Amino acid sequence: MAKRAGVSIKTVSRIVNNDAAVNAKTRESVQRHLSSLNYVPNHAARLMRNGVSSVYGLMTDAVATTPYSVDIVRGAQSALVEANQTLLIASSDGNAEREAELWSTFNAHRVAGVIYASMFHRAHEVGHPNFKNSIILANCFAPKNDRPCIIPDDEMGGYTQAKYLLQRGHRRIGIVTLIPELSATRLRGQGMRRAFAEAGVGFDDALELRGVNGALGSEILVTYDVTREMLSRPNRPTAIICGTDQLAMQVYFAAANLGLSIPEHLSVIGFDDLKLISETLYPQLTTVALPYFEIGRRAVEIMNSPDNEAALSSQRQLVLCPLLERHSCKPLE
Amino acid sequence: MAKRAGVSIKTVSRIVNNDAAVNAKTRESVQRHLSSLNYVPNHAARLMRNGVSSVYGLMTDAVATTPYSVDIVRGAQSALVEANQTLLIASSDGNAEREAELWSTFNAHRVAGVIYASMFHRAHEVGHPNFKNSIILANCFAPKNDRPCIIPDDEMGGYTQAKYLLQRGHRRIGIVTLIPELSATRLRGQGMRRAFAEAGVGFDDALELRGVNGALGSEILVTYDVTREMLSRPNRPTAIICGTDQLAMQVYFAAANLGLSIPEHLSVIGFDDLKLISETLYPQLTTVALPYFEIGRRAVEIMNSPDNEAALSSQRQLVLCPLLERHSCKPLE
DNA sequence: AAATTTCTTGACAACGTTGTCATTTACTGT
DNA sequence: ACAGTAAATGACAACGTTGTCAAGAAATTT
Repeated sequence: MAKRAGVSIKTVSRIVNNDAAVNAKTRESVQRHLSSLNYVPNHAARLMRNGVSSVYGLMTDAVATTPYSVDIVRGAQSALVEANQTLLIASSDGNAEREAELWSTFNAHRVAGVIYASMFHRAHEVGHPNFKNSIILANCFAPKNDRPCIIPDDEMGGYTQAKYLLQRGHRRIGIVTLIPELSATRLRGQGMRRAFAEAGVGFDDALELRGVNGALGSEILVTYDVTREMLSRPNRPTAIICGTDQLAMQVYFAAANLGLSIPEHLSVIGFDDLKLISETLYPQLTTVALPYFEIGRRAVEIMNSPDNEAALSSQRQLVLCPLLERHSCKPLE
Repeated sequence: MAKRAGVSIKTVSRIVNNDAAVNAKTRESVQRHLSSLNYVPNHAARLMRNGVSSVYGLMTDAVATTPYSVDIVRGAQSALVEANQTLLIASSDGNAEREAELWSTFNAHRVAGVIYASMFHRAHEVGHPNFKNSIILANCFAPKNDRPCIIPDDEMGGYTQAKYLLQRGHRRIGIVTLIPELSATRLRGQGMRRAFAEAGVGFDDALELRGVNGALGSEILVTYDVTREMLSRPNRPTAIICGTDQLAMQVYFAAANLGLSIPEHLSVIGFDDLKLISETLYPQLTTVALPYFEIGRRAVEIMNSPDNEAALSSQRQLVLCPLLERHSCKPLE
């Protein structure tokens, strides 16, 4: 031990912690020994002594089958770094039994709090008796509304998509949706209808189609076929709103197959801003982003806020979905 | 404490650990108390007592700017679950100073080992005096070859791409590469040339083009233009090998723009198997996968193997890149 | 019934920290 | 030079575990 430096353990402790008054000469000498021994304080011992952990747990229902939740993690990390804290992560893979185990694991580590990040926006019941208000839901919400949560403002997102096209003169607008079981699908639909109503444009149900079939978790993309059909109709839409950038990608191919070029003959707007897609499509995709990074970041900020004061005051925080304007939309002349 | 069950602390400990002989009646009684109190053993105390941690650290140079490394994490998790271990993760964001901090952090937590996962295949010097052979490199290797590492077999991957097309009769094969600074680019190029040589087909340098420009980290995609030019030549290639699925995506658009359909007029093979792209492209993309999941999994397995015996025996482990056959290639008739 | 053996249980220490309190050492003013 | 105060340091306990060793209780042997 560095106690070979000729001082007591306690003095070393003081120096490590920049504590109070320690003689300058002693401090310097000990510090030299410390770094020559590569001393790093033991977090476990500190946790035992103080009961204060600098580790947060992040539980997902599935780590990145899709790249979605990754940005939640990144956002959380970015806030964590500033506070010199760390993340313990684990995935339940959507398995309830495993999820219960994870709560125990996190408890065993006496984490300072837990972020439960869902792969998609939905209601989800979480909890463990040993965690009280130190749980924050990210991208999902508690059925009984008894936990703080941070979710994307999907209604506004749908509104943003529709309004963007309506403002640019489009009137016949096709919509290719995700499966209806998702909260996102319902909320965005509401938002779009609101935008249509505001603009005084009638909503044509015949132009709203499902781009995805099958049950949740085993969806199959049918966007190509569905869109191709829609674009072959006598009075085809001049623009298409997509439930996610993946659908937009298939719309690109359906359009290409019909000899329609984007954005000259057809405007396309996506959702999610999956960079891999939105920035690689040609032309690059105008889309509404899911603010996952921000969601992750806020989750940590709320946890770190003194006594979760903010957490309790605002049970449900909506984060706006910003529009990213690229090159796939064009005003209708 | 559960010691209210009328027994000593030690007896409780024995029961928690399924230890030796404890009277059946006592055991049952204590267990009841335990679960009614939601008792979970304190990992920090155990670590202190035994010096054995069940936590591994995973450090990345950047958590998922691209979705790449995510699968390394997933692979690691999948192996970790079986051993009831956990992952502490952190990203250096490519910042050396921050990376040094992270080593200290991991050290403070006395993690059992560290996986250093790189975003792309390259040489990287890592280390910290307090970690000896408990570091494993994933997707990168030590310049002095003094650490165990697990990397994709890029040479073989390039070979696989080329051979797949050559076997199907293609002779004029275009190649769209990543930036040459990457190990992957060089190795895959070697593999391709090996396949050409084996097949007795001459290699035409005029058909090898860079699909990406700019410095590492701030690349810009020029695949669309480059491919369009190549496909407009009098004797255009009948197939194109891509450095990554993103490039393949742009090839799709360039082809569509020229009225060439895939795979009838042009075969395309990708690399990486970015599911978001490979499964969403229309038609779906035949590609060679980067085995990130497997890499992450093996890293943990090696760490967990008794005394890292395997780790030391095989300093450098290559993992094969499997071919995923989908619908973007067609034999040349 | 006494002597053994086997089960079952508990007391204690130690892991590395840091808060509390006590002690030693160094300064201050006279 | 001396009391008196301030500065610097240390002794000790406790956090929750579990390995070691010892002791008490029950079962077995003679």
